[in-house]
Amino acid sequence: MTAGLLDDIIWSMATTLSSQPDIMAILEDRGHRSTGPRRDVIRTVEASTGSFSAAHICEVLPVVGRATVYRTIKLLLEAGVICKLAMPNGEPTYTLARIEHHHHTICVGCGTVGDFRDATVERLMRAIGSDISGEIVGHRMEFYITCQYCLAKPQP
Amino acid sequence: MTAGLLDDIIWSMATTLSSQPDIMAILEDRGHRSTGPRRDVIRTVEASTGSFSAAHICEVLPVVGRATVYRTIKLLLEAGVICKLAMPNGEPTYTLARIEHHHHTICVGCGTVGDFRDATVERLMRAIGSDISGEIVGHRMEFYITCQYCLAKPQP
DNA sequence: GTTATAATGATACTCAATCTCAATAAGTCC
DNA sequence: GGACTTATTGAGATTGAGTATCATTATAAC
Repeated sequence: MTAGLLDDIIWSMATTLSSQPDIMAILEDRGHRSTGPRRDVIRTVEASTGSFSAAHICEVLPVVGRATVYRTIKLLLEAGVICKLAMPNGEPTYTLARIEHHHHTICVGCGTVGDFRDATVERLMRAIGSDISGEIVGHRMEFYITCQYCLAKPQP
Repeated sequence: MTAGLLDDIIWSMATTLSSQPDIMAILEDRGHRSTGPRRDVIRTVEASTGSFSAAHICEVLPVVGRATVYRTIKLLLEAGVICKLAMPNGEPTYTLARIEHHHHTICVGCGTVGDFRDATVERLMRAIGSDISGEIVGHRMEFYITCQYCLAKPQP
């Protein structure tokens, strides 16, 4: 329990920039090589609308080995390029981190993930912090929604 | 993705009462039988300070089969007696749901889980809800902290 | 081109969680 | 209390995600 927990917490805080950064360049800046399989995985991640899972990438890229897919995802997490989401069913799911620190809306109908950032939230987080005994090192907040598209769909 | 996601979301909302309810009675009200192994698991859950995992219960109760432990945990989740936590490392962890709807503080040092409930949080959640396109069906918020006890400990 | 080494991927492996199914125990009816 | 119905149990098999190993290959620097 104790070991590694604090390290793992990076997933709750993205550190990347907005717009369309060259993800491979970010990894190269961190000392990693630009290889074919790695570029394939990154391209697939960029092409994914909303969220994606390791299994999904393996499915789309059967040529790339599972181990490489998992290794690349780990690199992207460490670089803050992607965020790990806490899905209700516990399935490890990721999304591109387009803004520095943010929270997520997860549609329970179609699984689409949205980002949002709200100054009120951050103020509140600080306010609550003073009520909690101990030192806050991170937080996580997610909204489970039914998106407009799913609301419009005829009910089965 | 679509199927079952909404059902699973129950883990983010506890439905039980405060004080010390008879957990076995809750399960019996839901049509389940009061069996020895089930009572053993419940007693262990009640005795756990903070959080617990399925593996921990199996360890404490080697007499009870793994399958039964997992089945009982599922029943307790469905009954809203326990909450599933989103731990940074993804390890499925549970805690007793002592208050109806609440949020958690998770110590990254010792893993102790605390509950808190704050009217400001709930107001804010509603306020943010009006900014989000789509219908909110649930939310989840967790604070990762270093608790007072861990702060006081000498650094290794 | 040569070289040092990071990266790959097939395979084996680990571990949590689920499924199967014969044996057992709970609760009910008499 | 005894018989009966059915939920529950648990040993073991199975699945599936994720990791470790290691010989081979590709990358980047020189």
